[in-house]
Amino acid sequence: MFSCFYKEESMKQVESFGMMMMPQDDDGFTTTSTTSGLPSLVHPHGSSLHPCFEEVYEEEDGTASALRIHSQAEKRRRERINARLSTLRRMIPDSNKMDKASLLGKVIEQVKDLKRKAVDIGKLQTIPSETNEVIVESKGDDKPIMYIKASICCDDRPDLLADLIQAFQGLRVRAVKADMISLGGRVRNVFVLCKKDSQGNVCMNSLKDSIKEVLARIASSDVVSGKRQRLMQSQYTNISF
Amino acid sequence: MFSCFYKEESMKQVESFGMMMMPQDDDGFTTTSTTSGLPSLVHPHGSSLHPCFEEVYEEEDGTASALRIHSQAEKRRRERINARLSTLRRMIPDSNKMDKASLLGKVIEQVKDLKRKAVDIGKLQTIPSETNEVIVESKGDDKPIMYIKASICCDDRPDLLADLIQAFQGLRVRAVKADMISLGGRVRNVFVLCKKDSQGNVCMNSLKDSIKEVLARIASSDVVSGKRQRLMQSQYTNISF
DNA sequence: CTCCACACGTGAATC
DNA sequence: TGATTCACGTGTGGA
Repeated sequence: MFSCFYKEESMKQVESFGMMMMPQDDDGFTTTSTTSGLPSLVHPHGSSLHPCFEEVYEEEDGTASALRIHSQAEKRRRERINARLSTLRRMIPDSNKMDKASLLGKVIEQVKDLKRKAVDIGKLQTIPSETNEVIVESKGDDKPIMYIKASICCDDRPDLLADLIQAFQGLRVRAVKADMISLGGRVRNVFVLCKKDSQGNVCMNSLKDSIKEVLARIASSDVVSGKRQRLMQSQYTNISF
Repeated sequence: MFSCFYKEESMKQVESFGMMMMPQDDDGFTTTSTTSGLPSLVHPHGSSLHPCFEEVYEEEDGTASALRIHSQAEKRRRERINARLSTLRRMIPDSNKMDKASLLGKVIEQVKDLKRKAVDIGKLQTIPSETNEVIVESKGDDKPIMYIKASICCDDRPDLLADLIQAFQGLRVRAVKADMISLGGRVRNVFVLCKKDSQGNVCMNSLKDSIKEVLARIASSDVVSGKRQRLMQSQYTNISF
């Protein structure tokens, strides 16, 4: 049945060395091998040793030594995997009483869910980034009604929206849709603009360029700069818009 | 060394049954046991059978049968776990050549990352939910300047912001900060309001109740309802605010 | 008793 | 070659 026994106690320090080599996400709890820390197969009767142990204990031949090292290494590998499994189990709610396969199934679900949420949000370009960005693109260039998608990402400030509104008025465009999110002092505003008066026959590209230029100036404008006009403030920043 | 051999071919249908019982995220690729589909230990010399097979093949005693069933079950368990592992490997970039422990490490990293992003966003209550919500809470009740945090989550519509602005004006509060995000036709707006004129000595709680009432009406107001006033439209919805 | 999930030691393969 | 990874069959303890 068993081809080899070896003295388990002689490798304790090797075991702990193996634990110390594990990456940072380890934890002492490595699925606690069955009942005691030692395999019950090897030590079925307390501390008494199997008859064939004496020979191995005194001096083991090459084959026995190789097998011993091999089974040690395999034990370390199992512990490495089970430690990760335990870490995952701690991250998944209500997974304490699950078997390994079910746990991994939950992990798959979780990752899929979170990934889907992340792309849903990322698709809308809604998270403010750390760098200032101005993106202007138009849709339906050949249609009678033309829309321009203008996105600005910059530091948040109280009168940013007032500046934007003033800019749009000056450019004679109106926002038919506005998505905004501020996060950690940064803000990203995405507007869908269309021309205010249909009679004007301004070139689309030059209008886009104008928008881009004005938005870029707003994005990089400094709060301490006293140059900005505050004409709109009395009317709009009463309500901070 | 080995305690039992059994005829591998006799369990093929049980194998495929085990595969069919797996959940929906399975795939034919179950880590492709080493080289061939059969363990090379059992079939070391092509199709020749181990000498002890004949007895088992004719009729197996209870112990041999139990062992056979047990090892089959264990094989199914391994396949179940490995199938999930393969699914995870497909979800993690550049994990084709990783061993199981490293793969699980990457999964842990991935889940941590995605979770952190999710709470970063969720902390700001920025994702619109599917149910209408109006939350009104005040901070610093004992300070001279009082702020009210008002949150509204409802279906998006073009003149929602105009309605909100009108409501704030009617309540004589102004928004000192506004976070907004629209996602899939739903919108969540979070405002920090403060009282417009410092001379008014309105009771804070009644003001909060008023805000809550007005916001709730706006959140539940129907677009087809002709009751809403459009007084602000000419002034503000020129720019769609 | 059976069933199930786990840890174990081992043979083989890969590097 | 030694080190490491994997699948396998088995022993065992808990429902």
